Amino acid sequence: MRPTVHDIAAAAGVSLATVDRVLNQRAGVRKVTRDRVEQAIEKIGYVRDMAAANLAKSRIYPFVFILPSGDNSFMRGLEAEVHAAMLRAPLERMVISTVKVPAFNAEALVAALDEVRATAPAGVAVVAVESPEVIAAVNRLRAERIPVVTLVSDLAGSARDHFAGVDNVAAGRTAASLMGRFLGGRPGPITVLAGSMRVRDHRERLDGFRAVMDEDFPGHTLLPVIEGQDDPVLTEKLVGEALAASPETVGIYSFGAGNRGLIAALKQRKNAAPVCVIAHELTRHTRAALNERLIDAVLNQDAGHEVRSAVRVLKAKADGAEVICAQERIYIDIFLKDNLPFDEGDENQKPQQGKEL
Amino acid sequence: MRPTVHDIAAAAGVSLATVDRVLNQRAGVRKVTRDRVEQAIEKIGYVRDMAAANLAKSRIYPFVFILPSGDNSFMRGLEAEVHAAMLRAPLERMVISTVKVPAFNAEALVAALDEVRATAPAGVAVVAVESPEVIAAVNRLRAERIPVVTLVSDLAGSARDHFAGVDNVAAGRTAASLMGRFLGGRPGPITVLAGSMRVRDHRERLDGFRAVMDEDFPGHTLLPVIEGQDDPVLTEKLVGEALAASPETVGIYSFGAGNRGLIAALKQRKNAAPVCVIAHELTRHTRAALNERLIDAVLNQDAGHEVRSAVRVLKAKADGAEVICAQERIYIDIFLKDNLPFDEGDENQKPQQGKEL
DNA sequence: AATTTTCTGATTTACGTACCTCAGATTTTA
DNA sequence: TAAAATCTGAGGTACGTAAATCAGAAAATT
Repeated sequence: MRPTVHDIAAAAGVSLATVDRVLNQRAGVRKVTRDRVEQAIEKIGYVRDMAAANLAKSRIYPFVFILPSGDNSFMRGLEAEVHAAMLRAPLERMVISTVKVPAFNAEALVAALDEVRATAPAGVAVVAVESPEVIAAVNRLRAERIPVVTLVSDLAGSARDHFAGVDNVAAGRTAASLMGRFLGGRPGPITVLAGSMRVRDHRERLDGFRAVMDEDFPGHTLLPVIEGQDDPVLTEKLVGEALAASPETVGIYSFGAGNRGLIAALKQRKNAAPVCVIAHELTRHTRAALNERLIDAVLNQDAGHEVRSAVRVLKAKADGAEVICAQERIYIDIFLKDNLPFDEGDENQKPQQGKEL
Repeated sequence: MRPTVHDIAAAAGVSLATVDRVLNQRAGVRKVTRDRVEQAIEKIGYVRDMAAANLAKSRIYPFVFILPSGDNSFMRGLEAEVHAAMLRAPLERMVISTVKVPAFNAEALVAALDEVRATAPAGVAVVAVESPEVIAAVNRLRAERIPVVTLVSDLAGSARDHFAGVDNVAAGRTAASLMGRFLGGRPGPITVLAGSMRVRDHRERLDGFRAVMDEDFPGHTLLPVIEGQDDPVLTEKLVGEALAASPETVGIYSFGAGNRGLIAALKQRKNAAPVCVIAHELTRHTRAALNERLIDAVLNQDAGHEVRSAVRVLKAKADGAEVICAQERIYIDIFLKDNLPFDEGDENQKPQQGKEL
C-alpha cells in the first residue's frame, strides 16, 4: 500500500496535525520537528494524493482567459479551443470563463485585468499587449499570488509565471532557412508582410527572418515591410501593388494573421514567375493554399496545445505543484502539403481507432 | 455548487442506492426507475467526480510499458521518458512498470504480452512488432478489457485502443518534399538508408518518400535501400561504399535509428560535392550534425509526447472517460538548425521563467 | 515564579463517491 | 394465497487529505 499522512505521523513520532502543518507549510512547528517530519516523508517516499487533497479542500479553480476580440481565423480558433477546454473543465474541478477585449488595446486590457483581479480567480491566462501599464497590471495580479500565464504573445519584463506560446524569433529564423533553401540560390528580393509591427510576435518573427537571411543567404534583399493590419482587403491591395512594383520578387514571408488577402493577391497572378511563399498559422485558407501550391510552407502554433498547456500550468501553479517543462514547450509546427493533419471537420478523415472486438 | 449524487437522488425521487446502481450499471433497478434516474442526471447536468470516485475505490492503475531493449539513442530516450513518467505516476494513483524484450522479436513480445496479461494490469503500452501472433496476443489482452496502446510502432489489424505515434507515411512524404525543394532541380540519384525493412515504420517512411519523389520530383532516382541494422559500424561502412560507388549522389534519406554511422561517413568526405541529408530522430548526434551542417533537416517524433500521450490515453480508457483526439495526435517535428529546441542538459538554456516579485 | 507566547497532540468533521448490509416493498411463481 | 424472487430504500463505513477546535506542554518574557 502507498504511504499516507498517517504513516508519516507514525514514522516521525508526531501527530497527524503536525504532519498537516508541515505538508501545508502552516506555522506552529519547531524547526527540529519539521526536519524530523520531512525526513520521515523522504524516507517512506510519501507523495500527496492530489485527488484526495482537492476533494478535502472541495476546491474549485476559477480560471479566466482574456482574449482579443476581432475576427481573424487564428484568434477564432483559439477561442474555440478555450471553449472546448471550458467543457472539459468540470471533470477536474475547474471553471473556465473568458473575457474579450479589443485587440491591441493596452488600456482596455489593463481595465480587464483589474476587473478580473477583483473576482479573485485561481489563475489568469492572457494574450498580452506590450506596454508598461499592462506589465504593472499583471504584476498586481501576481502580487496577490494569482498565477498568470501569457498566451500566444508574451509580456517581457513582467512577473508572469509562464508563457504558453512559441519562440517567434526561432519561427522567423526557420522561415528564412526554409525559404533560402527552397529558392536554391535563385536571387531576387523578398517581400515581407506583417499584420502590424506594433505587436511583439510579429517583430520577433521579422528579426529572426532577417538575421538568418543576412547571415546565410546574403543574395536576397528584404523589401520594406508591408503592414496589412490583418485586413483581407487592404492586404490584397498592398500585396498586389508590391508585386507589381517589384516583379522580380522571388519570395514572400507573411507573418501576420491575415492571409486571406495574400492568397487572393497570389491567385491574381497565376501566370507570373513562381514565388516562394511562407506564411504563418494553419487555417482553412492557408491549408487550401498549400494544397493548391500557392503557399509552399506554413509555420503554425497549435492553439489547442497552447490552451491546454496554459490550463495545465495554471492548475499546477494553483496547486503549488511542479510544471513539466518539456511537456509545456510549444513547438513550431512546419506544414508542407505532404504532412497536413487530417482536418477535424473532414469527412474523409483517416480512422484512428482499432476495430472493435 | 456542482451537483452530486445526492442531487440526482432528490431530483429523481429515489434513494442514493438506486442512483449508485444506475451510475455503476449494477443490477437491481427496474427499467422505468433507471430511465427516471438517467433523465435526472441529464437534466441537472451531473458529471461524476472522478477524483472522488477513484478515491472511494482506492483504485490504483498499474500500467505496463513493453519496450525493446537495444542501445540506439531513440529507444534509450523513450525509456528515459517512461522513467520520468514513472516518477510522476503516483500523483495520479498510477504505477508504471516496464518490461524489456529483445528488439524485433515477435516471439519474445508475445511471451511478454501474455506474462503481463497474467498480472491483470489496468493498461498496457507496447512498441509493436508486426506479426499475426502479436496481433493475437494483443487481442487476448483486449478480450479481458485491458486497454492497449501501441507506442511508436503501430499494429494494424489488431484491436488496440490507440496508437501513440506519428504518421510515418506522412513523414516520408515530408522528407521527400523537403529534399526535392532543397535540391532545387539539381538532378542526381538519392541514397536511402534504413535500419531494417522488416519494421513497419521504416517501410512506411520509404513508401511515403518514394511516392512524393516519383510524383513531384521525377528527376531523381532512388538507389537500392541500404539496411544498416541500426549498427554504427556497419552503417558507416555501407554508406561509405555507396557514396564511393555513386559519387553523383545528391541526397541521402536516413529513416532508421542508427545515425552515428551515417554522420561518421559524411565526415569522411568533407571536400566532396554537397549532399542533401535528411534524417530521423533528434538525438545528441543528429543535433550536432545539424549544427555542423552535415545534416540539413531532421524529422522527429517527440518521445516525451508519445509516452505522456500513452499514459493519458490508458488512464482515460481505464476510467471509461473520453479521449481528446486533437490532444493525442503526435505531430512530426521538423528541425532545421534554426529551430532546435534548447537542450535539456544545456547550461546555456534560455530562461523560461519570469522574474520573481 | 507568574504570565504570556509559541509549539504540539488528539480528535472531529467534511469532501463526493463506492460499496456493503439489512429491511421492507413489490412483483412473480408455485 | 403462500412462498419465492426481485426490486428499492435507508443507513452505514471507507478512501486520503484538509482544516478546525481544544487542551496541554514547552519555551520565552515579564
